[in-house]
Amino acid sequence: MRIERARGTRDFLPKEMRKRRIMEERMRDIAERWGYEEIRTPTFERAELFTQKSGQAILKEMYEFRDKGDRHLALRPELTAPVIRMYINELKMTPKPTKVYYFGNCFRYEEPQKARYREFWQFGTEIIGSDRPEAQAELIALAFHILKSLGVKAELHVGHVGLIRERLRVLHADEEQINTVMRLMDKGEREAVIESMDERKRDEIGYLLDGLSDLIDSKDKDAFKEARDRNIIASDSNALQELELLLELLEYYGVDYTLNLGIARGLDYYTGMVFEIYEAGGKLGAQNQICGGGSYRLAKLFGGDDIPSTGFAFGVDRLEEIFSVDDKDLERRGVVVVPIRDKDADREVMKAAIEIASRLREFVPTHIDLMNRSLSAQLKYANAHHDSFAVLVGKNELKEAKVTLRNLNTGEQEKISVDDLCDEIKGLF
RNA sequence: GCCGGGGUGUGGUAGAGGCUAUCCCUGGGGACUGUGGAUCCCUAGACCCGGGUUCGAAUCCCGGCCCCGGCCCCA
Repeated sequence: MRIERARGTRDFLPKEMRKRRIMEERMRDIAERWGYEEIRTPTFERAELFTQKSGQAILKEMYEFRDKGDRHLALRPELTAPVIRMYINELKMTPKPTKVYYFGNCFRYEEPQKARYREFWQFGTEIIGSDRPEAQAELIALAFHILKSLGVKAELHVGHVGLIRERLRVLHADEEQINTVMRLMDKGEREAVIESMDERKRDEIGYLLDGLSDLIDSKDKDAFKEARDRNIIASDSNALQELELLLELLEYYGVDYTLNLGIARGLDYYTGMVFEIYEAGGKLGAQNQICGGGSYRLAKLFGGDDIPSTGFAFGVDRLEEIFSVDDKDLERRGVVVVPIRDKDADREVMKAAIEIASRLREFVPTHIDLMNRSLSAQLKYANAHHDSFAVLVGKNELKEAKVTLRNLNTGEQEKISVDDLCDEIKGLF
């Protein structure tokens, strides 16, 4: 009976793995050069970690289960909460800001679609210890830089949940009401937002929402001043000052943005700047969001100090859909050592072949026959494999203490010593 | 959770109630016992699963599984 792959999961064949490896290395490389350090957290955590962050609703889209000790566990649906948990447990005493990055698989029980899987990979970074505009700007610039290195056409939307939260607080809305409003605003449901508020405040919130939507539509920084004049934004708004500084810093970094104050990211824990990046080339259909992030204060929720943080996560699988590399970069050319067996000299030939392969393996992908094949069959294999060179080792070569090096692309071949062989191959790989 | 389109060897396909299921590619071996890519031969390998209708099902019906895409949500 044939066993099917579990729904929403994938097998990665060698060629695809090479592509993913190239992407991964570029992302890692840039994060390292921006001064971030890699960390790794467990694949599963206590389920509360995620319900505390995102609410009970997330249970239905998590792989959660009880272990034999009746612990309530879950495969991680994302990595921000685990990273903050780790920080509180292990990294509290590191100098601030603590800058980390991660690359890991996450699991969500959702309907698979284009570039959406039940097991998927996220690459993300967190700045723990700062949610200041300087941190926000660096983080966004880093995300952009990575996307650029992958050749992704990206569109950045920047918002700030603080603007709206501040205003709602002035209306004496409680946190839960604020969260409800944020979610509805994210969906663009103006009427529902108004209905969710006290009747007494409906006129006020309607005025506020209309003002905010003007602000969103204008996408112009000058609109802030007007909004302030109309009392859409408080005159002493921290959020506004933060946002204005962020936008200025983004210009210094050379990052283009679109103001989008409608972003609430659907998550209650974001407290300040929020951003989303979309793929602009139309290669992803409905699932075109490739990155999301913002400023948040989660640490306190998990029993730590109330430390501000800023982070983002890429959907690596979505990036892979967009990212393209030359096919030739994905081919892994190597050398094949061909023992030419002979009844009289079988063992000597194999010994020599293995020794030569061992030396070549110091610096180049090297094959050696594992199927007791004839000379021509071994060469056929080398060809099918797109290997570049064959090193023929037979009793004729052994007599002269040499090997035959055959260039599989040109068909030229020569007899040379093993030392010369190594030197020549080394120069080519 | 809801909606639409699909599932035939490794991959790509033909097939529309009736012979041993077509073709291309692929794997293994050989023609070729010291020289590959061509050609030829041999060989391996499939109707997603379960039930139903029928003398007879890859084909029609039902359910499930999986894939592709859309809504919602998100990465």
